[in-house]
Amino acid sequence: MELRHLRYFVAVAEERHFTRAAQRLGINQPPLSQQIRQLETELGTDLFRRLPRGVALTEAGEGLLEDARRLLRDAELAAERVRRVARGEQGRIRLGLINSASFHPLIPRVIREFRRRYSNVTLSLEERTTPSLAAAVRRDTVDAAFVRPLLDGGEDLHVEAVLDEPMVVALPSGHALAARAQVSLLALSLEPFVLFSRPVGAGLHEEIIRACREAGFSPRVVQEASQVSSIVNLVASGLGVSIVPASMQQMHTEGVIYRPIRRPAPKARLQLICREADRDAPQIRNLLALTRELATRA
Amino acid sequence: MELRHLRYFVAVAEERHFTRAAQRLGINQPPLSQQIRQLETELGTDLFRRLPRGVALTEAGEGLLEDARRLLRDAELAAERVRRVARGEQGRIRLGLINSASFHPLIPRVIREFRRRYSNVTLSLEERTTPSLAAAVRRDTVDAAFVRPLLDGGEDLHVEAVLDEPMVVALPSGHALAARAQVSLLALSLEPFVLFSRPVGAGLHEEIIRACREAGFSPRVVQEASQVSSIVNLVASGLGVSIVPASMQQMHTEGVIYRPIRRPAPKARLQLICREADRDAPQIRNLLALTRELATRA
DNA sequence: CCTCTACATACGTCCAATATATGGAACAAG
DNA sequence: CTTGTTCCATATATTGGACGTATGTAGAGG
Repeated sequence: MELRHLRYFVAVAEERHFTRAAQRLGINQPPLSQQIRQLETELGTDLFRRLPRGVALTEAGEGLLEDARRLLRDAELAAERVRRVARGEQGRIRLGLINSASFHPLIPRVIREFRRRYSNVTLSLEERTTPSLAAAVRRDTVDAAFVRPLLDGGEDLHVEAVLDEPMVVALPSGHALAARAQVSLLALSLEPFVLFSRPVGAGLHEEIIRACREAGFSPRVVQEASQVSSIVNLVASGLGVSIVPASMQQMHTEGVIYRPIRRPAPKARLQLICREADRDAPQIRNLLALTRELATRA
Repeated sequence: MELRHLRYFVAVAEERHFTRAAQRLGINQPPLSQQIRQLETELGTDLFRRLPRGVALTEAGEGLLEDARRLLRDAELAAERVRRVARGEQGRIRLGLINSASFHPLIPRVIREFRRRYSNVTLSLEERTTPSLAAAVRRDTVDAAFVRPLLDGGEDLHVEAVLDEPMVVALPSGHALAARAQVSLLALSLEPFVLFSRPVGAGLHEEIIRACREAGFSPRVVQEASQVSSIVNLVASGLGVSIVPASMQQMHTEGVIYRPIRRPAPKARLQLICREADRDAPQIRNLLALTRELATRA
């Protein structure tokens, strides 16, 4: 049984006339008769009583008519649903983000605007570390993620630059350097550092180390953490200093003072990653476009 | 879109592998790829992400998988429903009967037994006159009916003899003939008669007139009625005598006495009619068989 | 780098859906 | 009763499309 049989059956049932039904279907009468016969054979019973003038439904036919109409409608609905998902009007997107991304106003703005524009798309959020998110995207547990630059190449991933903000120094509030309007990296050379571990911080960690090296020293790391918010809190407790994205100043943690870094300041790059294969998936496309739009506007 | 596409799609989605799915479907891999591509083209989106090892569902594909499974199951159920109706296990039958049929024990017995044996078949009853039932059967408002012999030929109808019972005389209880154990028709020649009108009584009316003619007189009809029960009541009220099927004695109406008619007594024939075209319809076949079975057993 | 795996593509084949032509049954009209 | 008309079935031809075979191609793994 194919949907064709049901389409033909419904036409004949509605017209109660093979020839007219065939015209309506855009085929000739004999093939229509054949297809109906075929359906009747498969179902093991006549669906029509052939009368001198047209046909009438048998009891079995009458029962099938309702079912056939419903099936055809359901098939059409299923196709329409797929098309809506394809157009990005419906569906779901699993978005990952690192903890520090939440602090830059762009990211909440992107999320809010996506929810507003594509209200029939379920947007779920997952906060994790950069390498964990990269792995999740690769294994198809997360569709896209805002992350720091990856340490590995990320060949199978599409990587889109989103933000490139300066980093600042985070100092315990009583610190001597807090008196200055600007801090040079070299001034921090003897300070104890609180930083991301290398795998967790990924490109951000590397950028800090690189900048320090360029300034002429290697930072002495006394404590590692896996979330910026933890780092800021550790700085507040006086454990050491840190270098964090400028947007972290939003956090307003008591006991922490931020100071700009004298040029060249290290940059905190934020990227949006997704599977290369999914780059053209509607939800991904929409998210990429929206992010670009809001990023350039800001 | 055809059900074939959905069947193929579900196979690939479940195997996550074209070649294995093709084996399961009993076809080769290239045509399967083709059919899936065709479906994807029609729906305007990819349903699978082609990976180095097998495939994965896209979001659109994931949505379609549920719908496709449901559609295929529904189609199978619809086919099964038709087959059940065809086997007479399910469905409906609209049975007509004339008033007098209810008084012969066979008819209620047939109805009761049909309901018991085919409990998933909805049996509806409609009590009307013989010509009205014949018309109803012809216009497909009623599927089968217990009636008296038709006046017209009934070529388009299947007519099955069910019962052939003797008729008896119905007399007002005070009537002189009530004293006799048996009444000859000729003894009624001067009596006022209460009878069916010719169209309503159909063959029954004709049989009575024929029998009287044979006995040598034409009955004087003073009142007509369209139901036997009315006739019996009219006899009870003293309006005249009548000739009714023997089973009417069941009615036990006060003021009416029944007496056998001396041979040759007129016969009340009861028939079961249905559309000739429907003769092989399962419900009709079952009803015919059951009626024959109970009629011969009695 | 080569091989293996797995899906895509190219092309030929064959079946089945369709078109054309004809038959046959049931009415209606004459 | 005959004739014409209507309408579905049957017969035969045609064609499109589903399928099979052979080959290409891209990625993963040794």
